[in-house]
Amino acid sequence: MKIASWNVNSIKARKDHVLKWLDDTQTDILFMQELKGVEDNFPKSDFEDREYHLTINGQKTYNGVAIASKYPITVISDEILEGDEQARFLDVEINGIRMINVYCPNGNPVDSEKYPYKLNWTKKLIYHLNSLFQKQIPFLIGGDFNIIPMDIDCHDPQAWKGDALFRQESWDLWRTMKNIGLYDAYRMIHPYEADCYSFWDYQAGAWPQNKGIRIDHFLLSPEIADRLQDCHIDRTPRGWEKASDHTPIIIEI
DNA sequence: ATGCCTAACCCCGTTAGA
Repeated sequence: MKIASWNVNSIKARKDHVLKWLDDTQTDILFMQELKGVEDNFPKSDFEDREYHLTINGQKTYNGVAIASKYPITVISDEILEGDEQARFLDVEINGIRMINVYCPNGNPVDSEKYPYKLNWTKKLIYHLNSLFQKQIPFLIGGDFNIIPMDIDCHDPQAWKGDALFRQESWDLWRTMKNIGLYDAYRMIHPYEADCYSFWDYQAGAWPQNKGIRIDHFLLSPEIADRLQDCHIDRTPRGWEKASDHTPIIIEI
């Protein structure tokens, strides 16, 4: 089973890319982030024509997450912060596995209210993951975490120092999340590889110079980690005309 | 130097992204 996560940066603008990529790769389940639109504007019929089930948590203009799945989806929840106005979370069950799709807050600028929102949001997420772990529920979580875990996940650690994605509190959150007992799928397969990124800025020739960061991740509970066969980042769609600034990460279990 | 790009919304310049 191939499961992928892709911050599409507007499903309206990226519809053709997403459908072509699904056709090319025969991905079974796709987590999408940054739909930038409400459910009514999601191109449902294009996915349904390809026999995908859909669960959409949309919002006007900003955020928005969705799951397309070849298998039926049972929705458990669509919010992690009670009363959150931002559509960033989906907790579902597919094929007997709990699957969580997240678009974690960016948090910049760090002297604005956006930064405490990021920390609080991600802490709530950690409580939830910890609760699933304690109940021994096999699960995986994928998405745009907006955290650069280590220096090797960043083209220029010095340039990113202090950014909301690359500072002590964010590293603490990442470490706490992993210390629940979860496994970074990418690092299970590629433990030491550097220069492997999932995001490249549109500006300043970041993509052609491979000046990227790794911020899109899958974390696996031990039961799912045992079943991991592969994890890779597919850079192909980042090179397409009018690309998203993110590219998909894929796990096979 | 929060900048050199992209997308949404519509006050077609401002906000947000990372």
